[in-house]
Amino acid sequence: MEKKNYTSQDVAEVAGVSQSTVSRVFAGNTNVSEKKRKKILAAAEKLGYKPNAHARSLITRKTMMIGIVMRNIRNPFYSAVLEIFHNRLSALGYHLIFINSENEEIQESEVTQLLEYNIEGVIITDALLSSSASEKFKRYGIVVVLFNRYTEHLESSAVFCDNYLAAKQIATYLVETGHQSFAFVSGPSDTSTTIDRLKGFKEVLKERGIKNFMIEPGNYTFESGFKAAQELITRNKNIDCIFCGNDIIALGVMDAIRTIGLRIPEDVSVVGFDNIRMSEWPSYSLTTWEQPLEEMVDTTVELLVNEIGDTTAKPQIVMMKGHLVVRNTVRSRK
Amino acid sequence: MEKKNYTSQDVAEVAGVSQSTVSRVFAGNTNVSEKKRKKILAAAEKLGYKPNAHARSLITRKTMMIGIVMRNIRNPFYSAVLEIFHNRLSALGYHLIFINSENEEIQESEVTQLLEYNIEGVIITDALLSSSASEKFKRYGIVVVLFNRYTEHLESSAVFCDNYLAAKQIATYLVETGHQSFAFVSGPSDTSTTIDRLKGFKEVLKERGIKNFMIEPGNYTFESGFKAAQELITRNKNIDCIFCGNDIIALGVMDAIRTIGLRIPEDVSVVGFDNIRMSEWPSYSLTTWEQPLEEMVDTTVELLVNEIGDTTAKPQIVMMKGHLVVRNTVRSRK
DNA sequence: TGTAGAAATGAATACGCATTCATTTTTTCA
DNA sequence: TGAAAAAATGAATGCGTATTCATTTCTACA
Repeated sequence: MEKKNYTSQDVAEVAGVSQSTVSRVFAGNTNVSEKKRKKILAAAEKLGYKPNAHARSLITRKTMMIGIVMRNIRNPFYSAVLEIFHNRLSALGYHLIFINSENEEIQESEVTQLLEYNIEGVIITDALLSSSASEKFKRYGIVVVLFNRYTEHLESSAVFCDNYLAAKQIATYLVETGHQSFAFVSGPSDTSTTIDRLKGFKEVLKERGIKNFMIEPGNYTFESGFKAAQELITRNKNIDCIFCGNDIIALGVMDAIRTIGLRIPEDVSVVGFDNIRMSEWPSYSLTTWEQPLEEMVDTTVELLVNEIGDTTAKPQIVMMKGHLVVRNTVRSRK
Repeated sequence: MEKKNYTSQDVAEVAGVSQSTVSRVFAGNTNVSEKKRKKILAAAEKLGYKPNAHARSLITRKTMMIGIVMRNIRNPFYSAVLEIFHNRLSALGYHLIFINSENEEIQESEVTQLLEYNIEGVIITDALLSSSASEKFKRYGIVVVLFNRYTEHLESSAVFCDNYLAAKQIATYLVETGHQSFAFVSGPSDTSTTIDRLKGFKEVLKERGIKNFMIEPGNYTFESGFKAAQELITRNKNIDCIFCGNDIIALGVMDAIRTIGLRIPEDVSVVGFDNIRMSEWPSYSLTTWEQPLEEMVDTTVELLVNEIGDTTAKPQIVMMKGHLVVRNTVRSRK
C-alpha cells in the first residue's frame, strides 16, 4: 500500500481544474463555482488529500501555533491552566506547543526552536523568563503574554491576580480572627507572586503592630511545605496561623502539622492560595484564595489574539482580584 | 524598528557566499570550509537569522513534531506522564503538540489538523481513539503508539502495564490478608485498563471461592471515587476492602469512608493503582500498584522513534509489570 | 439579443530552504 | 612538480501552497 501525500496539483488533475482553484477551495475562498467545488472535494476525498500546513504557512506567514511554557506541570494549578488554555486556543484554531522548563529559566535552545517554528505567540506561565529569552521573542515579533506573573522591565502583556491585595485581605482576615503568631511559607523568592504575596501580608501585620512573624522558604511543592511546617513548629511552638504561598504548600503544611500531632484549625490555622480542586477535598477542606482561573485565561487569550492580529497593539497589564474561599482550616481565636 | 525575517539568501549576501553554503552550515553539513563557516555564522548573528522550520520540513519531510493526546490532564498521573514525555522527546529534538480531548473521542477536526501539520508520530494516552481516527493516522503514515492502553483490532504499537496480572496480585494480597468482602471501583468501562484490572481481580476471587464482591462504576476522578464509596458502604456495611481503578479514585474513596466515620485500614482496606505522588502523602499513605512510569515512557519513545525511522518496523506491544507499594491502607484481618 | 459588470478560472510566481549536479579549489602523494 | 583524488562551492531546482494578474465565463438588465 503506497502512502503518497497527494498535493493540490494531484487533486487538480483528477478534478480537471487548475491548482489555483483547488487551493481556493481549501483556503475557504468563495470565488469558486459550486460545480467545481464539488468536483474538487470529491477528488480530494478520493485521494485522501489534505493541505500541507507548512507550505501554507510559508506563504501566509501564519502558523496558528502558540507556545506555552510552564515550569511545573505537576502542580495541579498548572494542569488546570494548561487544560483551559488548550480549550480556548484550540477552539480558535490554534495549536499548542508545550514546553516544560524544568530548569530555572527557559532553555536558550527551546527559545530558538520555538522561533524557528514561527510560533505566533507564547504564553509564559510562571517559568522564569530570562530577559534575554523575552527580548528574543520580541525581536522576532512574537507576541509574549505572561500568565500569573509579571516583570517590570519587560514590555510584555501580563495577566495575573492582584497578589498584593489578596495577601493583605488574607492577613486582615487572620488578624481579625484573633491570631497572634504568624508564619508565611513562601515560593521561590524571585517570583513576582511570592514577592507580592509576602509584601501584602507583611504590610498588614506591620500596620497592626504584629511582630510575631516568621518566614520559611518553600518552592511551591508539597514536600517543601511539609518541611517548612516542621521547621516552623520546631522553632516556635506558639505559631497559630500559617499563610502558604500556594495550595500545594498548604497541603504539605497541613500534613506536617498533623504528623506532629497538632490539630487544624484548633491549634494552627492554615490558609492557601489558588483554590485548586484538592483544597476542597474533605481531608483538607482548606481555606484559600481563589484565583479567577477561567477569567484569567480568557483575558490572556484575548490579549494574545489581539496582539497577534494587531502588531501596533500596546502591551497591557491586567490585574484580577479573586476572593477568599472560607472552609475549615481557620479558627477564630477571640 | 523593522522586524524582518532574514533568509539564508540575506545571510549569503552579507557573507559573500551562495545560499547553498549558508544552508549547508545550518543543516550541519560538514562540507564547508572553516573560513566561510565563520563568516556565515557572523553574518547570521549580525542579522539575527534563524532557519525557517517550515520551509525546511517542506523539503526534508521531517517536522520533528509529535502529537500527544490526553484525556484528563488534571489526573496527576497524566501530568507526570506529560512531563516525562516532554523531557525525553525534547531531548531528542522533538516538539510536542498537546491535545486534550475532553470528549469521549478525539475530535475528527483535531486529527485532521494534526495531519495537516505532518506530525511524525502521535502518542495516545488514555484518550479513546476511534478506529476511524486511528486508520486516518495510519493511512497517512503517521506512527501511532498507545500509552497505557491498547486496542486489539488496531495495528499500533502499545505500551502498558500488565493490568490483568497486577490486579490478580492485588486480589491475592487482599485475600491472603484475610479480607472477606470485596469491592471494586472502576474507571470507564470501555477502557482497556478498567477491563483488565477488573478481569484479573474477579478471576482471583472466583478461584478462591469468594462471592462477596461489588462493583461500582467510577471515571477515574476523586469525585467519582467519593460517591462510589458512599454508595458501596450504604449498600453493604460489611465491605472490608476496596480496590480502586486508580489512585485518584482511591483518595476519593478514602475521604468518603472517613467522612462516614469509618477508619482506614481498621474498618476498610483500600488499594489504589498508579502510585501517584499524592498516594504517599501522610494523609493518605495509600497502598497501591506502582506503574513503572519512566520505563513505560522510555519504551514508548523508543518504539515511536524507531518506527519513525524505519517505516517497515512492525508494531510492537510491550507489557510491563510494576509492583505493589505497601503503605498503610491495608490491614491484615486474620 | 447585446453589453457592461461581476464572477470564476488558470498561468505564473514566490514563500525559504535542502539538495543535486556540475564546476572549481584544495589536498595528497608519487 | 604534477596528476589524481577529495573537498568545497554555486547554480539550479523543487518542496506544496496562496496569491496576483490577466483572461474567460457567467449574470443581469435594458
